[in-house]
Formats: sequence, C-alpha cells, structure tokens
Amino acid sequence: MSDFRIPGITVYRLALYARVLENFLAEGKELVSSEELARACGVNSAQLRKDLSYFGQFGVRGVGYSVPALLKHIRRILGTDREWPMVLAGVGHLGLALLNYDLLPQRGFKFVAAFDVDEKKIGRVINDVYVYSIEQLPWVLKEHPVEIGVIATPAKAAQEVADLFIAQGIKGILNFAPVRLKHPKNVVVEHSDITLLFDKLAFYLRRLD
Amino acid sequence: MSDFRIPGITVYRLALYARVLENFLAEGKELVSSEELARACGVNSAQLRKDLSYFGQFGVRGVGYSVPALLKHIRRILGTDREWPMVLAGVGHLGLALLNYDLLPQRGFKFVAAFDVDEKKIGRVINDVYVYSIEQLPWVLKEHPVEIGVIATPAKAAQEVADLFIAQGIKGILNFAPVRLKHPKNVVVEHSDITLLFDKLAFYLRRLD
DNA sequence: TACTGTGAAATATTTCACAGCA
DNA sequence: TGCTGTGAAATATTTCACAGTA
Repeated sequence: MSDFRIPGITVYRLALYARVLENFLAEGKELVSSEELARACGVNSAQLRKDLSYFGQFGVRGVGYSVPALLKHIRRILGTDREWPMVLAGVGHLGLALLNYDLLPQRGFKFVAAFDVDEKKIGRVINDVYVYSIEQLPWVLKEHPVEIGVIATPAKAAQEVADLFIAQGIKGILNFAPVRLKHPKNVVVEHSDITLLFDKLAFYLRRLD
Repeated sequence: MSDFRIPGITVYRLALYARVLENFLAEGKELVSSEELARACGVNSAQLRKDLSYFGQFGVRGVGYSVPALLKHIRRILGTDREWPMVLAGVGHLGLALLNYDLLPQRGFKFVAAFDVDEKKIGRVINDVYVYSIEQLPWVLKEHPVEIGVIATPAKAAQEVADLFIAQGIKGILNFAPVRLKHPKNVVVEHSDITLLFDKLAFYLRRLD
C-alpha cells in the first residue's frame, strides 16, 4: 500500500503496463482485466495485481480496470504525469537517436540542451535542441536547471561528464556509456549498456536444445 | 556447477563482469579478487563468487582470479568467444547507431545485412553493411543464414518483422521497438525499451527525499 | 595468511488461492 | 457471477559465515 521500498523490477513493470495501456487506449478499449493486461505484458496476473497493490486499489471487483483511469494512476505513480526537462551529453550516433526519438517528448521527457566536444557538432540544432560545447555545461545548467542528465558519450568520458552533471545539481543520470559510474547516493543513476543484451542473447542461444 | 536454470540476472552480471575485466586487462592488471571486481561492478562479492560457482571454479584460494583467464572463462560461458553474424531491421536513427557502434563487432557481434522499407535508404552502405529492401529478407537470409535478428523499426512494424525473422530460421531476436513480441518458445527474445528506463528514473527521482 | 567456494540462513519476489465485493 | 486485492505459501535470489586450500 505504501511506497516504502519498491523493487526496481516492479517500477519497471509499472512502466511496461503504462506502455501497453497506452496502446489499449489508442484502440479505444475502455476496460481491461488483470489477466488480459498481464498477458499482453508477458507477466502473471497475480503479479500485476500485487504490483498495483503497493500503491492503492485501482480496479473494480468483478469488473476489471478502467483503461484511462489506470493509465492515469500509473503515470502519477511513476511521475510521468509532468514534464521532465533533460540535458544530453554526447551527440554521436546514439545521442542523435535519442534527440530524434519522438516517444520521449510524447511521454514528457524533453531535451533542452545537448553537449559535445566536437567543434563540428557544436552550434548545430538537432530536432530543436542546440548543441553546446561541454565547457558551457555549468553555465547552461545554471540558466536552465534540470534534474535529468543523459550520458551518451564514449566510455572514457562518461565519469567526467557525470561529475560535471552532479556538481551542477543534476539528480538523475541515465548512462548509456559502457562503464559503471561512481556517484553519491543522493543521485539516482540508471545504467543501460546495450552490448550486455547481446551477450545475454548469445548465452541463451547457445543452450537452445 | 551445472547450467540447469541460470537466472537471467546472473547472465546479465556475467556480461558485466566481462566488461569490467576487459578494462582491467587493458590496464595491464593480472590478478583481481572477488571483492575488487565486485566493487567495480557494484555488486556483493559473495554474489560474484556464487554467480561463477554455477559454472565451475575459476579462482585460486588465498590469491584471487587471473584477469585474462577469468575473462576467457566468462566469454566461453556466455558464448562470446565466437562471432555472431546478425541482421538488422530498421535503419532509422537507432538502427544507424547500432550499425555504427564499434563495441559490437569488437565483441563478435557483426551485422551482415540491414533492411528497411524506405526507398531512400535501400541500396546505401553503412559501415560496410548493405541496406536491402525488407522484401529481400527471405532471400538474403537463405543466402546468408544467421541466428540473431535485431529489430529497430517503429512499434507497428516490429511484430511483422519478427514473424519474418522467425519464418526464416532466426533463433534470437533483440527487440528495441516499444512493443511486446509474440513468439514461439524455441526463439529467444530480449526486449530493450529505452523509454521504460526514463520512466524508472522519474519514479526514483520523485522520491529522493 | 588471504583468499575462494559453497552450504545454510536471510531476504526478496512470485504465485497461489480465496475472501470480499460490485 | 466474475472479477480484484491480498495474506500465506512457494520459490528464487542474495548474503552470511566459515571450511578449505594455495
């Protein structure tokens, strides 16, 4: 019922439920049962109900869940019922992909500035986002304080960027560089290392009968 | 000791250990203790030792682990001691980032062909990879059978591509499209939905004191 | 001595199964 | 009746703590 210690995996699943509910909503679906939503998400229905029960009661016994109401509840739980301005460090191929990824602003995650060290990139505007020199980072963050910083630099630059972010008051970092960041524990860091997923796939492929 | 049912999270951590060991190796480090490697990976040392113990004994009591030997062992366990040819569907911004991501071929994951529906992209060569029309997919996979298919298309095309992949004998799919794929259980599917990570970050940011 | 390897204990997560209710 | 919500049971994972050994 309370939010005392919510497992990361539960938070992740809530985000997944929200994604699937968005699709149901787009299809004009009004009602959904835990069984149906769970199946669409690839999880057990008791688990879905348990995940929700950490935060309250959102369904109607004998009936199910209202699709728009449940989506609204989950968004409020996740904090995606508001806008989250963000900055990006590293305008390489992945950085470009992030700047151009429409689903992020649709969900409230909006880049307000990007940074790079490459002279050829500095001054460009990508999808309405200006690319600054990394040296302007303290100044830009002072002018436009944001809570979320995204790192899409090469591994060797990532820690330095993280330190800069943290020094300028960034509270949450999403790190796509393949390196573990050191950080104080009042800063939230999520790591996303794409190459690890390929390794995992290789492992399970090898032991397919 | 045996590989009966290895938790996905253990496999993921093994990949992480390999990544950190690679860095240690590059620094010329010969020996590492479970404590030191675990700290660099952000995990408990007993957990690291337990993870390894599913597969054998790789250390020396009182001494630690040989960095190059442990790395070799983990690579063999993961299946990253060989090359994995792959195909890509979807040459948008994310697809481009994947085609240009040097760490993948360094670890043996090599795209041999890419596919798209956009006439403007078909026929281009990106980082030595030719972009075919999606209609040529059956033919190309017949000529060059591969086990891994990567999906970086918009959500609405992903299931159709997955079905094509599976029909052509692909055994493992890494799906970056924000949709849950239906698939027979002799096909391994890993989902990577980047937007879910942003949601998770928002959740933990909101409850930072 | 200084570590690994690993049963056993502790903890966390998932699933069951059914009471409760529209 | 047909669902949700949730204690309790089952299962999975992590951590402890120490025997084993180079």
